[in-house]
Amino acid sequence: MGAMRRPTMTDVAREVGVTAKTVSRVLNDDGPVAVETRERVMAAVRKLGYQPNLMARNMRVGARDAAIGLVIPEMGNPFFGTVAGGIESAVRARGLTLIVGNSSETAELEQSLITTFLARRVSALMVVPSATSDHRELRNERVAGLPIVFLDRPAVGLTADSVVSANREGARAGVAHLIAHGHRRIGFVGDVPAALYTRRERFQGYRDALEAAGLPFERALVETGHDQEAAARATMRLLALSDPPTALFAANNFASMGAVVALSRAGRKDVALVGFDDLPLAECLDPPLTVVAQDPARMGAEAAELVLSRLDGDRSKARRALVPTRLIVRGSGELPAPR
Amino acid sequence: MGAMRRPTMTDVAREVGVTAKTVSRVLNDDGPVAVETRERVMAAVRKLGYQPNLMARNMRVGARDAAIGLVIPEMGNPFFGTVAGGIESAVRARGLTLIVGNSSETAELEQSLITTFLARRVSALMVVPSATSDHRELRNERVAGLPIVFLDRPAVGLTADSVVSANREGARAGVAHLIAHGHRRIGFVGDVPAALYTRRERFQGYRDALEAAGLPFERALVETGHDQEAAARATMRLLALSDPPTALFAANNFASMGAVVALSRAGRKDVALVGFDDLPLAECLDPPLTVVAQDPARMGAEAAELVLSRLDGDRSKARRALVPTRLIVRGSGELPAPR
DNA sequence: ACAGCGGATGTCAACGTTGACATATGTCAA
DNA sequence: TTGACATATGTCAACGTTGACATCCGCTGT
Repeated sequence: MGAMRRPTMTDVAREVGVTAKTVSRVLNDDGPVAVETRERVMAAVRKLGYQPNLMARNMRVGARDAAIGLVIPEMGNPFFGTVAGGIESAVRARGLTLIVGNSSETAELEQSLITTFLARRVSALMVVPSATSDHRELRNERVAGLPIVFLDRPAVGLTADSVVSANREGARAGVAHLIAHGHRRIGFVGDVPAALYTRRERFQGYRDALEAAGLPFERALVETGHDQEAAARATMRLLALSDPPTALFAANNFASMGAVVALSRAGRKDVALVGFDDLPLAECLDPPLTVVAQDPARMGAEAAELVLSRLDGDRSKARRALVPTRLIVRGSGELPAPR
Repeated sequence: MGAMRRPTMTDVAREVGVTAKTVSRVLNDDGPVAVETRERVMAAVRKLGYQPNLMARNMRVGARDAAIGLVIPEMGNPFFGTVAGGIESAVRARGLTLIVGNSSETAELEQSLITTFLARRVSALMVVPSATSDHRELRNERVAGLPIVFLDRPAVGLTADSVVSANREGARAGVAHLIAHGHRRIGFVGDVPAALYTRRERFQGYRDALEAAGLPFERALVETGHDQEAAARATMRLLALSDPPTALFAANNFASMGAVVALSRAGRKDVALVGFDDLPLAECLDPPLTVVAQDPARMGAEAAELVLSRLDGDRSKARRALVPTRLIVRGSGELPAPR
C-alpha cells in the first residue's frame, strides 16, 4: 500500500456520488442538505477517515490563519508559561490555535518570529517585548487592522494595546510594608538599570515608597544582578556595606532567589526581605518569603480577552490593562528593624 | 484609505512589469533571473511591504504545514515549559514553527488538540500523553508517514517513538542513596498508583532499590497525594505511623513540595528526604533538598532531533530514548538514620 | 547560415476549499 | 395550470503560490 494520499473532500464526494460542494455543506452545516445525503456523506467521511484541511479552508475563507502568534522570552519560565497557558485556553475556546516562539530575550529572534507569524497570516499577534526591541515596523500591520497586544512590557515606538502588572504600585506596596515594620535603610536588588521596563517601574515604586515615608534615597543601596548568582553577589555587597540595609527589596524572581541564597549562606536570618513575583516554595523557606505576587494567569486571560474583542471588530483606541499585584505576607517581610 | 489588502506576488509582479512566477523565482532563488530584474523585484517588494503568504505556499508545495504540533499537560509547569522551549529552538532552526496546546492532563482536550493539529496538516506531532489517553487512532497517521513522538510518557496502544526520563533507574539511585546513609525504613510519597506511567516506573525503582539491599517492602510505607497539599497530608500520615520511616522518597515535584512543607510544619529536621525532579529553590531549604534531577531541556532536544530525523526520511523502527537523571546531593538526603 | 544550447521569462494548472450563482425538482396557493 | 417559492444539488472560479512545460532571445561552433 505505501504512503497513501490523505482523502480530500472530492474523494468523499466521489464515494457518495455527489459534489465536493455538497460535502462542504454537510460538514459546515451550510445550506440545505437532504437527510439521507447527509447521512451518506457522514458515513463516507468516517469510512475514509476524512479530515478537513484547515490550511485550504483558512486560505479560501479569509486569507487569514485561524491562529494567533505569541512571542515570549522563555517558555521554561513559569511566569511566561502560565501567561501562555492562560492565553491558549481562552483562545482555543474560540477555535483559534496558539503558535509560540521563544525570543530568548533577544530583539533579533523576536523580530524573526514576528516575521514568520506575519508570513503565516496569523489573526493576531501577542508579544512580550525583549529589552532592546523596537516595534515601529508593526505600525503598518496595526493600521491594516491586525490586532496586536503587548504583554508584561509595553511596545516601544508604537501605540498599541498592552497588559502589564501594576509594577510601580506593587513595588511601592512591598517597600511600604518593610517601612511599616520599622526599616529605614532598604536595599534594592534588581536587573540592569534602564534596560527593562519592569525594572524601571519597580524601581520607581521603590522610590515612591521611600519618598512617601520621608526616607532619603541612597544610591549605595541599589545593586544589580541579572541572574540568580549575580543577585546573590549583589546581596552580599549590600550586606558588606559599612552601614548596611536592614531590609531588602528584590525586584524580580531571580533577584529574590539570589537574595534568599545569599542570606541563607551568610546565616543572616535577621534581614527582612520582600520579593517581587511569587516563588513555588516560598512558604517552605526559613523564614517563609513575603512577596508581591503577580497574576500571570490573569494577565494571559485579559490579553486574550482584549485580542478577541479586537477580532470581533472593536476599533477603539489602544488600551493599557493594569493587572493588580497582591502582597502575600509570610514572614520574611515582617522581620522587625533592629533598634 | 481604510484596511487595504495585503500585497500578493501578483501585485509585486505588476509593479515591476513581470509575472508572478518571476517574483517567485527571485524570492526562492529558484531558476535564473537577470540581475537587473532581481533588483527591481526586490525594490518593489520593499516598496509594497510584500510578505510571502506561507499558508498558500505550504498548501501548494506539500499540502503539509511547516509546523509541528505539541500537546503538553500544562504550560505553566516549568518542566513541560522547558521541554517545549527545547523543542521550539531546535525546530525553528529548521524553519518549522511550533504550535502548542494545553491538554490540562485530560484525554478529551488532548484528543481535540490532536484533531485540530491533524486538520492543520502539521508536519509532525509531539504529545505528552495524559493519564487516561489512548492513541490507537493515531495508527493510521503513523503508517501514513506522519512523525509522532511521545514525551515523558510512552504512547498507549501504539508503537511509536518516545523520549522519557530514566524514571526507574533514577528512583532506584535516589532510594539507594538513602539506604547508603543507613536508612532501612523509607517512605514513598507519590501520585495515584497505576494511573501514571511515571509513577509506576519510579515505584518500581523504589522497590528495586529495596530489593537490591535486601530490605523488605512494606505496604504501609507507601502513601498517595495527587497535589502538594495532599502530599503534605500523606507525609503526615507516614510520620504518624507507630513505626515511622526515617527517610522519605518523594516521587515527583508536587510530592517533594508537600513533603518539605509537612516536615517543616512538623519541625522534623531529622527525617531524610530525596525528591524526584529538581526544584528552583531546593538549595535554600533547610536542609537543602537532595533530588534526582531530570533534564527537560535535553528531553526536548532529543525529541526534536528524533522528529527531524523522521522528517528527513528515517523510517527505521520506533525508538525509545531514555534521558538519564542526575542525583544532586544537597543535604536532605544525607541525614543519617538514627541508630 | 543554421542547429543547438543556455539564459530569461511566460503560461497554465493545480493544491483543497468555499462563495456566488445557476439549475432542477417538488409543493402549494391563486 | 401556472408561477412563485423553497429545497436540494451542481458549476465555476478564486484564494496565493509554485511545478511542469513552453517560448523567445542571443550566442556559439561548424
